[in-house]
Amino acid sequence: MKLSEAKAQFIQAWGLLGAQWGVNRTMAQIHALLLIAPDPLSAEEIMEALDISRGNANMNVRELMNWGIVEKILVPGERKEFFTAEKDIWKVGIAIARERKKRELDPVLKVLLQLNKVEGDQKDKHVKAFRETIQNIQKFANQTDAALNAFIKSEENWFYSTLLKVIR
Amino acid sequence: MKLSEAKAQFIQAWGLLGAQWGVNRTMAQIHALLLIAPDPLSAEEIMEALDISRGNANMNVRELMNWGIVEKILVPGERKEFFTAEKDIWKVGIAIARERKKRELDPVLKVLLQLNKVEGDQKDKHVKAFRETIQNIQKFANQTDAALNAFIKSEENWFYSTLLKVIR
DNA sequence: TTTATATTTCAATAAGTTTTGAAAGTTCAA
DNA sequence: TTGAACTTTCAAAACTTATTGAAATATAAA
Repeated sequence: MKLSEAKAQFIQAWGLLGAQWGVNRTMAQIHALLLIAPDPLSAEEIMEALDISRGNANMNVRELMNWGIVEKILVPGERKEFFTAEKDIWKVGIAIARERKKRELDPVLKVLLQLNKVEGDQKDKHVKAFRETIQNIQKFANQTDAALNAFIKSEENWFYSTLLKVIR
Repeated sequence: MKLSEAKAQFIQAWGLLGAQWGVNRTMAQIHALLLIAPDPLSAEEIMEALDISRGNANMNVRELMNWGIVEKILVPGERKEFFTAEKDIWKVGIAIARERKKRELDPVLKVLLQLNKVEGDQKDKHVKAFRETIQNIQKFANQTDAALNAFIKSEENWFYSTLLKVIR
């Protein structure tokens, strides 16, 4: 397989995976492109490689920077801005987990906390079922949250290698 | 807060969360509705509660059954079919993890395996960067895969409680 | 059988999301 | 300052995905 073909396949696969997880396809593709680029790329190069408009490129690169997995590089003597992706996949995973937790999970946990206040005749099976479900989800979420925080805090591989030993 | 209000809020929050993770919003809402229902619900009741069409209800209930987190209940003496959701959130999490892995991660891993075959002059930095990225992702994915398989295989809380001890 | 009730399918349509591209804004060398 | 090079914004258009609802199909009691 030729490099150009392999690159295209990788970008395609990464874009599809992103889309299934609620990430804009183009954003995932730009990320893929930067992941396999040996050097930082300019907006022009990204537009060219993926055949997308300037506005689209700009918007998605910015979002990738918000996620903390792409950064802007200023090359001395160049007017243009260049972009590069974090290459350590472990760090990428941590950044994504951290962002999604903050943006998506935390708000739901906040709502669940509120919902404990539901007025309740404990004899009513509807009230009982509701409370139980909310409390179960909260318990599960808090456990997952603790694991995720540990995962994030580690920032190192020790956690993972220890985990692998434990689960065997 | 009244029960009806709390229910509505929960269904809304669960639907939003689902949507952000690439799950059809209605599917997540039906799941939420069934989670807090003390007894199985009929298609009619689901349509009524969420104000959706028969076709929509049917399609999304079926998908929830495919995911293994909702099941059909036949009540003796009733023509109608009723539906109920798995209430143990731990089991729900396992079912979702298993399905997503199978449907989304595994195909990408297969592609990555292919991409190792890229023709390569190791001195070319483009080839080198590509290979390294692919191999890093594969390594990360395989580790995550192992952890997920352990998680799935456990079907019990021992894994989680052990994990919590390890990371402290 | 026949009839009444329930479920499934799917083409048309609605709703939601992403992308474009041109205009406005910014920056910097001359 | 000015103007060229570059970046950002955003309304309109293209595209994608979800939903409806009526027709087709299935099922069970009479």
